[in-house]
Amino acid sequence: MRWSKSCIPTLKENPHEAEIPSHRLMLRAGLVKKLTSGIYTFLPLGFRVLKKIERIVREEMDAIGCQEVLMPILHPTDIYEESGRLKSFGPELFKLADSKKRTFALGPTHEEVITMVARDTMRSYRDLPQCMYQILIKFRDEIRPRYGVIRAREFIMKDAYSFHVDDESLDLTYRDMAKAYSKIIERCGLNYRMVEAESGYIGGDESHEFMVLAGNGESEILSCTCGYAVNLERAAARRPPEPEGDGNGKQPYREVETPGMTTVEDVSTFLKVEPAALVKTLLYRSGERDIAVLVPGDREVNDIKLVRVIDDPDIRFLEPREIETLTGGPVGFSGPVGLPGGTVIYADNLIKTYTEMIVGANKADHHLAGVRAGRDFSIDHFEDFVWAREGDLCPLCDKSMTLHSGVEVGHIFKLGSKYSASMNAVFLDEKGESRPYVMGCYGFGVSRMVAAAIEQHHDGDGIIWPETITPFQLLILPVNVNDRKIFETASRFERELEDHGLEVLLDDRDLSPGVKFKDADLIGIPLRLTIGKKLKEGKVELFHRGTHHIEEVPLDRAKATIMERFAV
RNA sequence: CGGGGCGUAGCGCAGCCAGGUUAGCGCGCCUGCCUUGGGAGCAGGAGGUCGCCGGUUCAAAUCCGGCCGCCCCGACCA
Repeated sequence: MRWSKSCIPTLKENPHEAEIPSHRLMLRAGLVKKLTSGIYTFLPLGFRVLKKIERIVREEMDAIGCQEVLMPILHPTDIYEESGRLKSFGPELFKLADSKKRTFALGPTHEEVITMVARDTMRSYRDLPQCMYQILIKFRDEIRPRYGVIRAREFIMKDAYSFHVDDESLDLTYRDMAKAYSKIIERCGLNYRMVEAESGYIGGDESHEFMVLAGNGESEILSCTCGYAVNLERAAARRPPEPEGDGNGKQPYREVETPGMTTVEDVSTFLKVEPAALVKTLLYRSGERDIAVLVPGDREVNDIKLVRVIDDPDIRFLEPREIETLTGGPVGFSGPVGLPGGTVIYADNLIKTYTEMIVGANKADHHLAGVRAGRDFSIDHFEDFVWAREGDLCPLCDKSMTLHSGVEVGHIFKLGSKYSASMNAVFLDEKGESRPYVMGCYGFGVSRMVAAAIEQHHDGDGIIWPETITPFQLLILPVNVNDRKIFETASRFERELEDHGLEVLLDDRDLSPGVKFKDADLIGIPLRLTIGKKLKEGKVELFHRGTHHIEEVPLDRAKATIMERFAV
């Protein structure tokens, strides 16, 4: 392929709209072009990468016996009513109407569609298990499109669905799928973690995400050297037991004046103690119940955990007025001591390590020090409520975990019977009894993967493609196309290497060398054959984009050297 | 949806506060010459509904009102 004939619109300057490296580089290297917010065209170079990733995905799906299908993009909204997801998707569902005013959605994912297929075609346990996948454009009216194709409103996803007679069968496919995902990402040359995850609106019992590690990922994960990793959203906050307070329990708690000090920071500074010595009392209302949640002063409540523990998606903070009514004191001075009966007191597991704590006095400008749970008030339930952080302990091996940022490229779910039950998708088992399928679903962000790869593999000059997904394997750069000898040599390499099946891009543009070198670095083809002044000495150069290493190679050895590199 | 910012040539921006001929600059683009190992030089040139609609005014990129779009920060996710 010749550069002069290709549409590779490189940009010298950084586009205003791009924040993170992958987005910037995708625009600058001419991989994509934005149509409107969150909607992109993949230009030739970007599309080549996309196709390579798709191919790897297909190969790994096929390898585990998953069958490729193609489902509709346009979905009647009725099917979301049937599954009960019309509400949970909410505004993220792109909706439209046909000329008869029937409403449709642009498919955000295909659980409903595939379940409808299954329930009509897989009637017997003998038909199961089945696993199907597709690679298709998905639509989600993202609240906030961001980071180019990483969070787009229209994106390419591989989604797979499996149907089983029981959990054991699902487990097998789930495990196969996890392995396939690992292979896909490894084959794409990326460093990643498989992490325990929240299942979000897809729902289900168990799920794992595949995170490509990158400085600017939009997800945070905690990982341990033992191999365990978990999404920060879900990570349990665990610390080594370091009891707070040193009293012997004989001293009653005492009231201390804390004039105007409503924050943990104020109080800890004023009393000259660590924030962790304080315990925050957060007051919520769930249905008819008042709930107090006690957490260490240096921690924040994780709402996802809160909703799960209390089992109420509508749980809310008490209003300041309600706090005064309940506790008798103003906001900022709440504590667990002396709360009215009927208030359920929950505490984070970390509170178990406290022998003494400083808490609000439920009275303006006062706190209580030396308070002991059990003696001065009682805790009804201990649960995991707070955000974990770096240094918290691994639940498997107790070592401290480290924080990474990552791009979520895959997410696999054990759905159980969530969809099959609500959509009456059943099969007959050996005993002739009707049972809903046990299902799994498995998403992989193909277009996002392009960005994830760049996010992980770039430097100040541009992209550095992993060899398996690079748009071209070799860039031939004749320094001066007007020098007949140089250009003929370049053309000969192009012809001969292409004949050997190599994907070659020849920069035949009549531009100053500097421009071509800069563009070459930018688009990031891992190997560059430079043909220039050394040709007089019978030499050409192989430039390795990743290492900046330059190899001088005699002309007659060059082809063999290049071919060796791509030998299987 | 809440908060902040921005819309002027393909890209990056100035001009707007203090209204006044033909709306500028850099990059890119086209033609010619020249140059050819890290974003060269000279000369000439093309390219604009100044986001849209309305208002004020003798006169609007500039002032006022409305709308639209885009970006960033927060609540959601492959």
